[in-house]
Amino acid sequence: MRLDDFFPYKLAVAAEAVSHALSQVYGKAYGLSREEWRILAALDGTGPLSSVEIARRTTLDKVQVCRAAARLEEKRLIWRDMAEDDKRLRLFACTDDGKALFAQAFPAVNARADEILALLDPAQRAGLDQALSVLMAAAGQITVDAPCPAD
Amino acid sequence: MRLDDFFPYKLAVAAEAVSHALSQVYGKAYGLSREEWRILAALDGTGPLSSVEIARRTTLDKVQVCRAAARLEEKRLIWRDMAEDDKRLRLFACTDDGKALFAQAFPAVNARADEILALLDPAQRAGLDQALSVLMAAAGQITVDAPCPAD
DNA sequence: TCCCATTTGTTGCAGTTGCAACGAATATCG
DNA sequence: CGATATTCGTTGCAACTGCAACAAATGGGA
Repeated sequence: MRLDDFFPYKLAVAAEAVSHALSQVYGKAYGLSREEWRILAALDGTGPLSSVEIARRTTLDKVQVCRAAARLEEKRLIWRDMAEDDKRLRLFACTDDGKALFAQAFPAVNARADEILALLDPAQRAGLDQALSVLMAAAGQITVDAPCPAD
Repeated sequence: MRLDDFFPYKLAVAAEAVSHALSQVYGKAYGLSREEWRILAALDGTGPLSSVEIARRTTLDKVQVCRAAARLEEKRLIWRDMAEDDKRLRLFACTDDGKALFAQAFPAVNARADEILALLDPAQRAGLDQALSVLMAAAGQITVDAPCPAD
């Protein structure tokens, strides 16, 4: 089959390309993995968040959050602490170093993103954004109910 | 920052969701990995292809092609053989089993994809497809020239 | 011809990932 | 109160990944 015309393939390739382009910025220039980058972004401008809340906002697995957060803590970019009222929970927040790094990295990443978006004319951009919103909103539904014909 | 409104994040999440939904079909129901699925798709309806050609058509790394193809060969879904004229090259093609499996799996995967696309109205669908074509076409450019501000 | 650079496919290795299992803390219900 | 179930974070383990090194085959120039 013509893989190039298959919608899911196009979506995957486009996403990989964009993701790779951005990771070259926050990765090579700032030493962050994709998970670390997402956690810093999620923590930006908020108070301390619990692990579950971060997982929800970043669509990362709890294991991914745990491991990426451990690395971020080693680098002194975030701190973690037990919640007073529920000692199962751990609260996360950026350190000053973390805030500073993100404040520096975000404009660079954003600029790269804008550069890519500039490939599309405004109408395409708006349409893409709208369509992605629909797909993202349905992501939960999409991933859960998977009818497997041969199961 | 509001990660939900960040275009690259939306693209990544949407792509992951769709990819995951489809992999549940070809994965859980047919035991194929993403790479194996792509290779079978690339080989569908063509004559034998070389490793480089498959890598190009599937945007997979040569290592990924090599390993996924080794697994496919173990399962007797494809065969590999040296090219007569250039003994560095290996040619790949589906076995009858491979063709049969793909002929069965593809409609199921396609149906799942259509189900997801049905979430969008026709105009959105067309817009999305067009925008993805642009991004995919630029994928090479996008991934290569990555200006790293702090390099 | 011979030597060396290039291409292709494969493998080793170290780092990462997903999944399941686990302990600790909390919730629920009798 | 007490027993059981659930939630949360972490860890072990096996599988996978990317990168670099490698051998084999080819091409190209002296």
